[in-house]
Amino acid sequence: MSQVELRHLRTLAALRDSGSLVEAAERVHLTQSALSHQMKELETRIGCALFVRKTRPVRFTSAGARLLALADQTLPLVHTAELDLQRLAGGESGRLYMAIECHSCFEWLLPAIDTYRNEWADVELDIASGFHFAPLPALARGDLDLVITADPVDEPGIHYFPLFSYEAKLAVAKDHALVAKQWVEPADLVQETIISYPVDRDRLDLFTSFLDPAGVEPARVRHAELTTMIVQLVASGRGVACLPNWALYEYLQNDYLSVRSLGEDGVWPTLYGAVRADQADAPFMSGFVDVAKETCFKNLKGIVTAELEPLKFR
Amino acid sequence: MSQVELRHLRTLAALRDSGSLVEAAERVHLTQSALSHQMKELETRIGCALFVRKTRPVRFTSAGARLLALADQTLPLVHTAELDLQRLAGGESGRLYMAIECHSCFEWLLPAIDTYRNEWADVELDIASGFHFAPLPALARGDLDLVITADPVDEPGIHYFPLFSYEAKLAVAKDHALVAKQWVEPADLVQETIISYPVDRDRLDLFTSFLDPAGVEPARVRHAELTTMIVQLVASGRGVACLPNWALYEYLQNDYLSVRSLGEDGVWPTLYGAVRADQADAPFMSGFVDVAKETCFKNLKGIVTAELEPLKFR
DNA sequence: TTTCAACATGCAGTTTATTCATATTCGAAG
DNA sequence: CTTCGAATATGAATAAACTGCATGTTGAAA
Repeated sequence: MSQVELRHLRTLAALRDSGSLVEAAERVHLTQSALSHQMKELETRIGCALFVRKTRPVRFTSAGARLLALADQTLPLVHTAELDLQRLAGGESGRLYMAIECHSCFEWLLPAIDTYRNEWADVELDIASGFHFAPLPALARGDLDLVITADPVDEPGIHYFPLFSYEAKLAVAKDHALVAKQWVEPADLVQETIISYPVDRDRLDLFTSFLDPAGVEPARVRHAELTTMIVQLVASGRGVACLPNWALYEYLQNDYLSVRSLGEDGVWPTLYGAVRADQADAPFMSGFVDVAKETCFKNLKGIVTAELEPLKFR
Repeated sequence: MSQVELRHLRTLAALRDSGSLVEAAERVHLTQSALSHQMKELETRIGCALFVRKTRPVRFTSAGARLLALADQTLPLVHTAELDLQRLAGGESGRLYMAIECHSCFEWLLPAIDTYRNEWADVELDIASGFHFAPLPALARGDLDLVITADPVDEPGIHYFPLFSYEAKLAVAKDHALVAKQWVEPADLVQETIISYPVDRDRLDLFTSFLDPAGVEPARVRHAELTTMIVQLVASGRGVACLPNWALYEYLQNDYLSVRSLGEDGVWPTLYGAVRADQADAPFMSGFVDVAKETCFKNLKGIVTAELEPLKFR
């Protein structure tokens, strides 16, 4: 049924270009004998002659001409596909579907993507903006290729690139009572309304790294989607919020609100880029991590810290 | 270098359609093991994974998706090409480049081609109208596929289909002296001007079958391209011409000129369709011969004779 | 007729594809 | 945590194919 192979098409094309089996054999790096066998076998398979050998150059029959037309259609397609595969295999290209667990990350992610696109034009980029699914399983499954997260989970097959550390600070209104204190303690928040992104509380540093360990439960938790909205609520005294120091930088410059560290030493989460282990070494992937780090240090100079250890699980 | 084969593309397509190697194996009529080996080998060849097996359905990597795109581009092309080849091999289709040695043949050839086209739409038809080359070598070489000729030449690899016999008659003006005779003898033309198509005289029946055997040379030979032009010249008394009886039929009906036989028995050439021996049995070829004969007997009823022996050389 | 180049062919060695039998892996269910 | 089943991987054996070599055949030109 299926009988024609790419090898046959290549031979026929070479035969047309050269005019004789002998020369065509050189082009495809085979012997004249091989091509003779090959063509004869194909002719018996399809049941008719492909070309007349007694002429110089050889003359193609209708069937031969039809196959040459096929060759002209398909061989270039196959060739470019193979070139694409080389780039794909060499890691110069690939798919980079990413998701971020941290809302405020858009601030540095979008400029980072911009510069990355210039260097890696062939990479198919996309951001999954929905927060409605668990990113890490999706990463392992292959729906995603990169997840920006502050909560590395020890899962085989997942590799974490540390990006930077920042301080998660408590934002309060300028006239808030806590402004009087050097730093905030868990107990200070018992009477407070916490304003946060609308995500599970075990993905919020304020709870996982500060309140929960101390067994403290705040009076109330309110949600807001956008960072500016949260900041507005905080500034107007409707509650307090825990946000990355870099996300608050601009508002502090404008003297819009005040911030305090969580505890004496502060809470310092680290952001990681999580990728599948088999893609960790792909240049287009590590290339993105490099661009991301660089962009952050340029934009958030002095606010985030770069001295990071590669993540190791026990 | 060249690594991807059609078989790989077929497997990948089946894999996408089915979702698992087991099911894909059924579709391509191989075992699961075979596909496993096949895919693994391709993956090592191109240097990267093609799909993730741990999911259901399987998930394709960028490289796999790229090859699927290639499959979607090429496999349909290959399939239709193979269908075309089947028709070509079955003789239901083919190329039919023809040439005619006899000018007046257009009269019945064009209607014949018309009806043929309806029955054999896929056949690539063309008429080489130039008389500037020798048709029979071109036929043997493959430049042509069918030559209408009255002079069969014993050449190996060429097959002749007899079409019909007709009488080559001498056309003269109505007031010409020869009208008085029952038939014309070679000597009658010594003083005459012969009007003929502008071709070699050994391809003109008047010379080869009538004058040359008798050693008679006419006073003058004039050329004209078109049959109507020749008829006009003859009618106005500028000379005489030898033409097929069917080509003169219309003019005789209108009493435009007179005709006489060449010799007592007349000259009766036979028209043949010459084809390459390997195509003689192809249905699309013998189909054309049938249509041609049929058309002639319908259009030239009673003027040409159909009782023909298949041509045999000694 | 000879000669040369191109093509065909028989055979042998090698590679490749496929299958069978079996092992491993993964996920789900107990 | 173990078991079970489905899917995939693997190893070895076999069959098929592709290819190259040596040689035969053919056609066209000298």
